[in-house]
Amino acid sequence: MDEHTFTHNFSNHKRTHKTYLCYEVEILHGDSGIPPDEDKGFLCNKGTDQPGLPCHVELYLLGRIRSWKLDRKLHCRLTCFISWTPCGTCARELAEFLKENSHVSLCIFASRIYSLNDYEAGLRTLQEAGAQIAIMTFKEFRHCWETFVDHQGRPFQPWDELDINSQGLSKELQAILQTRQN
DNA sequence: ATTTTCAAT
Repeated sequence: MDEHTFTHNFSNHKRTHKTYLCYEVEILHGDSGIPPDEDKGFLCNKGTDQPGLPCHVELYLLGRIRSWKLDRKLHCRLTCFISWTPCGTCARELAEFLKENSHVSLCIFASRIYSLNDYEAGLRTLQEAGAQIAIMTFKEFRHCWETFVDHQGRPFQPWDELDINSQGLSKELQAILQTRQN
């Protein structure tokens, strides 16, 4: 991923019309069976500006995971860094996947909270399915920069308000996740 | 082209 794509899409004070997702796969014990170049990578949604039906990035991620044909006997830990939290529909899709694939655990760090429609219930459903959901902090932004960005040796430069935005969004997410479902 | 959260206007 180039520097501008990362900075533009992951800055936590912007509202972009694209969603990027960086992922890392870790197989605990044994040979993964994952092609070596697919243990980490990034994806982007397909919007209405591209041919074909639009598709949220989470569905591409599920497609990619399924293509790996993971060994159900081995535990797989998947960590995602995503510029927007999943929408309600995608959150339920991910939750369903986790229920059907108990050998996969999912940890999501999001830059911003996508807050349209039934996003709150969706995030709670995803959490109840076992996913860890948190807001990206400086540590995660720097990790993504170092891991996924073609940074040409340049260190991660935080933008203004990174920390304060992250803290505010974390409180907001905590409030959502701690609300009891009815 | 602008703005309006995985675009919509």
